[in-house]
Amino acid sequence: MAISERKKKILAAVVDAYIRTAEPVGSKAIAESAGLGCSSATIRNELAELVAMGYLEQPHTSAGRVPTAMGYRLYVNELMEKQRFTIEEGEDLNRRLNQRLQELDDTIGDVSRLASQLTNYPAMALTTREAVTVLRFDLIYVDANTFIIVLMLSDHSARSKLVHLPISVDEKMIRKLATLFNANFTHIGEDAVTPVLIASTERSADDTMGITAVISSFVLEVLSSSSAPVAFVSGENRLLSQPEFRDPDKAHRLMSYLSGGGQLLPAESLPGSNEVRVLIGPENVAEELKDSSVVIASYDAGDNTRGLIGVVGPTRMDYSAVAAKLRFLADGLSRRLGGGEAPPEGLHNKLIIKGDFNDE
Amino acid sequence: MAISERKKKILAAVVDAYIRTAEPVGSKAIAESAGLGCSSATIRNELAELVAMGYLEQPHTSAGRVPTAMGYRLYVNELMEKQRFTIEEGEDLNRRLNQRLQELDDTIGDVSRLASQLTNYPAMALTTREAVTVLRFDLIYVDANTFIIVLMLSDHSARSKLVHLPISVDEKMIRKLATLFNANFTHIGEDAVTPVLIASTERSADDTMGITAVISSFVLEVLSSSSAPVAFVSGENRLLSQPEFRDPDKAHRLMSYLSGGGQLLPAESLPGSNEVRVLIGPENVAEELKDSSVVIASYDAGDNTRGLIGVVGPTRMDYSAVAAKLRFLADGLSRRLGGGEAPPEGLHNKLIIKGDFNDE
DNA sequence: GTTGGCACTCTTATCTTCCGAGTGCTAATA
DNA sequence: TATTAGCACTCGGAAGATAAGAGTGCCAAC
Repeated sequence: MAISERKKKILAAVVDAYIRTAEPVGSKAIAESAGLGCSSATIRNELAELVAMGYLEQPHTSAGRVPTAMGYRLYVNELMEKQRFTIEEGEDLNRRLNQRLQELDDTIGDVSRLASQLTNYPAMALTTREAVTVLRFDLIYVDANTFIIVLMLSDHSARSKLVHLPISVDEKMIRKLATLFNANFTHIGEDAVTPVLIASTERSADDTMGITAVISSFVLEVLSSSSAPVAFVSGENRLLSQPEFRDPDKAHRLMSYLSGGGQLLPAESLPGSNEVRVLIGPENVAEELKDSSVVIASYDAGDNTRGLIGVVGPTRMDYSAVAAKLRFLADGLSRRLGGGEAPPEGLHNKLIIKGDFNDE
Repeated sequence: MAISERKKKILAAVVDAYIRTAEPVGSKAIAESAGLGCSSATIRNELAELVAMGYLEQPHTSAGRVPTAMGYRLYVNELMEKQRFTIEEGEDLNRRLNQRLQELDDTIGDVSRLASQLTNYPAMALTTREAVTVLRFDLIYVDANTFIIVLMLSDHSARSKLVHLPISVDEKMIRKLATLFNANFTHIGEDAVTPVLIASTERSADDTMGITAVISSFVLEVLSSSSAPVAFVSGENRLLSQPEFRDPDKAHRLMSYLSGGGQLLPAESLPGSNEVRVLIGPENVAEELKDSSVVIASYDAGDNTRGLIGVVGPTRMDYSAVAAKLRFLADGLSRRLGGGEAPPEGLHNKLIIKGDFNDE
């Protein structure tokens, strides 16, 4: 059964009103608000049909109507007016966002906080990086007991660590190790850093002091930490301002799920760039999210890193505003973090360079 | 008026029971539980006096008694049995802690999560570092468009950044800049990095490409980020499992305060090493904490860094267990992060070394 | 197809009633 | 003088009763 234009209008009115008030909405209210010139009795007939079709439901006889997940779905797909900010709002948001983005350390913690503040819902951010490799080793000799490991990574970042040794090493040894590591440990993934490789390197270097072990464990640490996706949740407390979470148990359940790092969405439905995905109530796979909704956007954080920002709230969520804000934020982040620095041409071809160190 | 031994026992019994049950405790329950051989009528007389003295109060006539802040204070100071874990508990805790500490990245986020998990209350961790300075600059030349900045800091750590330039520089320039930065920017604090200094360095280096600006802004970033105290709150949701926070508004208020980075304790009352401080209800200065309690321990994170771990809960908090656990955790952290690496002798005298780079 | 009218339903708020835990007091006891 | 048993009293919370109101469904009329 096709859904008539008027039904759509009425459904939209119900959803809008319910999002605003969190109370079941009655025929009279719709007759007054929505600009369709007909009486509440007519609306009632339509409402009854919408219930029969599964878009609405009543908490009990003689209560107003409330949208079902199916109702929200239709609303999100077709009905809601894609919120374009008015010029002033847009400028204001832009200004605020720019200001924040200035200070933003690009840590996902900041991103998630920002999203939460912007939308007033709990937010989760996470980044998934491609596995990185080390492109180049440098070992900087400081003094007989101290040197610095510097790794240049395939994601165009550098990582370093200061190492203090209980015993002395000479510069020769450091130099030799750098050469060996550049030869053996570059362009390989985490799982290629095997005990066998480490042992053989140690032997080649005549390293009896365990320096090889120190360096390779740093390598492992860097490789594994930058490949692991990191998630950060913030603003859980904002849940409590939503009437549907006045029940502390319900709130507690969801908040625990979120802080426990629960996934917001199944891996197969990651939104592409510039896309905002909405999962409504039972559309979520996680049991804990079955009566909440999730809005997710993704952004390009450069260096093969994609970031995800998601927001969780009751199914009665202001989808339009939230989606618009997330898209805005994601765009801003992509602009700021992504396009910025293109990897210089030809870099990859020149990378196998023996590491060296300072010769003061 | 001095407080008799028996009164103390009774008070302790009231607090213990109230901590367990969260319900006002009556004379009968005490007569049965506490091993003092007297009847409930006697207890009633004593209770009445304890109320008069301000250690207890009744929510209303004909209800049991509830400890006042003053009552808790006496309890914490004198009455509660300092919880020493039984051997099994201790070992278990130790094992769990060690396991966690292995994986612990010493980030305060981890510390706070750990504290929260351990105590089942929201926890906040924060570190206050002494201001760091740069001890040594190295600039690693990678290719004409790329170099790596490596800073060795006074807190015995190293920081690095990969810089891509839109235009080419030659190795000479990089070398010159390293020398200049080592001469001008080492051993100085954040506020000594003035625009004047930067401008004069830029002039000395004949740097028309803004490289000086890039390096010095990285220096500023590092100096300011590592001097700023960082706080991290986690486990806010655990509040909701406490019956006193079943009121969502109350819970919301406190949680917002916590996530907003609200201070847990006045700066003047930082606990010393190995000390656990307890602030009960109105003893807190922050309005939002007036009817909650805070337990705080501090640990030595090495490198002139002190860390603080605090836990927030209702005044009806299991002070004994929480204090013991926090002390345990703080000790473990001090051992692991603090004593570990003593700065090598004489390091500070040798530090002014001109930075150099690789000469492949 | 639309509308006004009306009886009906069901929830929510408010008010009563009732029960019992726990007290305070008094008088008896050790 | 300290302790105890006994008892009347208080008060909050639970359970039930009542009233009000919002909203529906349906019917007959337009």
